[in-house]
Amino acid sequence: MITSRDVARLAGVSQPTVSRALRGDQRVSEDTREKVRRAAEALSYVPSETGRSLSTRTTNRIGVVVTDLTNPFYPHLIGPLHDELERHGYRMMLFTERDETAVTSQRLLDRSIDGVVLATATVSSRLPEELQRRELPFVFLNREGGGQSGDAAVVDNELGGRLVAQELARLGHRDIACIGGPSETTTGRDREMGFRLGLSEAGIALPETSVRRGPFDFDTGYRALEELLEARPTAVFCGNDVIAIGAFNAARRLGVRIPEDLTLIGFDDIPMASWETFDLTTVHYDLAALAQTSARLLVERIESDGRAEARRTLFEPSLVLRSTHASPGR
Amino acid sequence: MITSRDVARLAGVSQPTVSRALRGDQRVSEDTREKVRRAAEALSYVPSETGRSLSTRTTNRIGVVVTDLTNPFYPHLIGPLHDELERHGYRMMLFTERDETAVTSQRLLDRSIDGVVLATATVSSRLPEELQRRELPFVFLNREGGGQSGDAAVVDNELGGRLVAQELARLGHRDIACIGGPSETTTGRDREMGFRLGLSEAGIALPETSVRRGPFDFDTGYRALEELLEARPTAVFCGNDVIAIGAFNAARRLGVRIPEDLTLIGFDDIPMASWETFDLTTVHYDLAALAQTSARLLVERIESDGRAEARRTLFEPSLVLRSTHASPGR
DNA sequence: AATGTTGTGGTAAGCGCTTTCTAGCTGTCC
DNA sequence: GGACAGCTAGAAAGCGCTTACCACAACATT
Repeated sequence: MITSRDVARLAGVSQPTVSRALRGDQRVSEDTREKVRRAAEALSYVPSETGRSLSTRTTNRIGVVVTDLTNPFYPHLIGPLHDELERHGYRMMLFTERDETAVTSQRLLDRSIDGVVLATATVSSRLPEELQRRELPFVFLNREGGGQSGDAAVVDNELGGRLVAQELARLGHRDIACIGGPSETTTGRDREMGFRLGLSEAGIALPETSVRRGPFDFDTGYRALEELLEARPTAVFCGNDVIAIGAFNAARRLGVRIPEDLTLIGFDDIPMASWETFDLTTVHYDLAALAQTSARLLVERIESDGRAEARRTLFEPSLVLRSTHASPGR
Repeated sequence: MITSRDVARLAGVSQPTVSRALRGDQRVSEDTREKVRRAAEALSYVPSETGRSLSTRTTNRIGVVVTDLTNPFYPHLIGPLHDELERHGYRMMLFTERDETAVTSQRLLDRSIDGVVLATATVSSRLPEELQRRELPFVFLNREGGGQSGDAAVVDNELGGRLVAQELARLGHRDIACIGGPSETTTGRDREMGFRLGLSEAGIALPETSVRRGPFDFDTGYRALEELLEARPTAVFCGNDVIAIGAFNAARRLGVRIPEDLTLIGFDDIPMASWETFDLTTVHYDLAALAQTSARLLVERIESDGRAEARRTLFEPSLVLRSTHASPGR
């Protein structure tokens, strides 16, 4: 392995000078800098990130914690996130939280990353607390943690839920069901909360028997819909698009026509929602910008040692009316 | 920051003893080991991965190179890959190759990872070559590289393509089109190649005008289908499911009924393919096992210094007949 | 002419681990 | 009872960088 020492020898300078020259330190003359550059080039020297990290106590790596990587929702979060982090000079490490705090937190706390994006926090997770205690910068993306407050980039979930409720009321629906996300996530809670508020403002009840909850995945929607149909709702609000698409498919299987027999509304407006096959009415917000913002918040937090206030960027949702909604009763 | 030195002080032992005790070195007595463990616990000490890395010249990190993270195909590769790597004690770093060799390879070669999974190699990529030169272990996942041979976990793409051709021939199709993947990927090439071979064995021509190619994404299928329909094919083979689903949606938009007016066949059998909305006839293979195998191959390569032969694990594809195929002419 | 000043680059130390080498202490064996 | 093996754990070195500090030359300043 080629080290800066080898480059130094070839260039006829000391090892620290190599380090300085290659990082453009002003205190090396243009001459030696060029000499060093050429030597480095000749040996195709690549500085060891580990050496640098140990010395600077910084890794230029960001951990991203998610639950289920195969969920079609995450790529749209992870993609822009990765790119934005890269733009700021950080690399991305992926972690899944499935294994819960124990192992994960060890791996997050071993100083191999400079900060963490929590895209998956449950309300009860101890992770934010732990990170705070260790002074490892973190940001909530999309969801927020329990008690801990911290930087966060989130959409106004409650408003989103309320928008859906209002639209359903406007359309004349009265028998309404809901397939919510996990109640231990703020995303799940807030969307349902807003939805409930909106409904009750319109004088519509949402009995607990018309509500199902589960992970934000296809199966949740797919399974819940059949059960909910027994109560003959005319509309179902789903905690996110992936759940909605699960429900959509269940409807297809059961011969329930959408939107004639059933109005179906999602949340997130992932690209898939606008595919002709679904053309899903849903709550839109700028997902990519959300991810990018979280990256920016985190990077700024990392690079400003001054313990600044926690910042919370709230994205505004809007309803996208496509073709899975209609007025009830043929 | 708490270091092993702090733990040593508290436990009343030397710093190296802490290192030894916590890693279960046989040469520390049960007594001191326990003492150290307790001290470490009390300080909630987490060993610095960077320190360890610098000393051992190993990072327990694997780089995974993909192109487009938001492609619905990748999660099904990355998910199992992540888990299998974790099972072997490795963590995953994500890289996108978009930025081409220059930057990426620097970041891969700075010794911050122990090996690379290439899930995205194009035939012309210089990356494999570069990795080989640097003796950085790598494995091809799903695709293979150009000249370079190396460990690889791939599906028998040619056979898959051939299976589709045979089925189309059996169904009686004669006017056939193809929306292939990028011609600079082995996946794209081999699937098309097998398809062509299969067709020509059945005496069916596939004129170049009936072929479109592009990235393995939704848009490729969505856009290509309309163009191809001018030649009035009765069947279209798509380079992968994501393309097929793009084509499916274009068909929906254009009022083309599937399978009555058009047979559509994909490749990969990603979970989405079996959703009721698509119920896509496609080529199946064990995607998760493919990813897991690549992880295993890579880990074994890393951990066996003995320059073993390159190993290539070939997965067998099979045709899954669902409901997007039929015989031509109503 | 003595003192600063500036520009340049070398020396040494240190980041937090692992590992080699060595030393002390038992207990054992002839 | 002295040498030797077997345990256990400390001292020291080293992994590849960065950085504080210092040395030295060349030049400007008073």
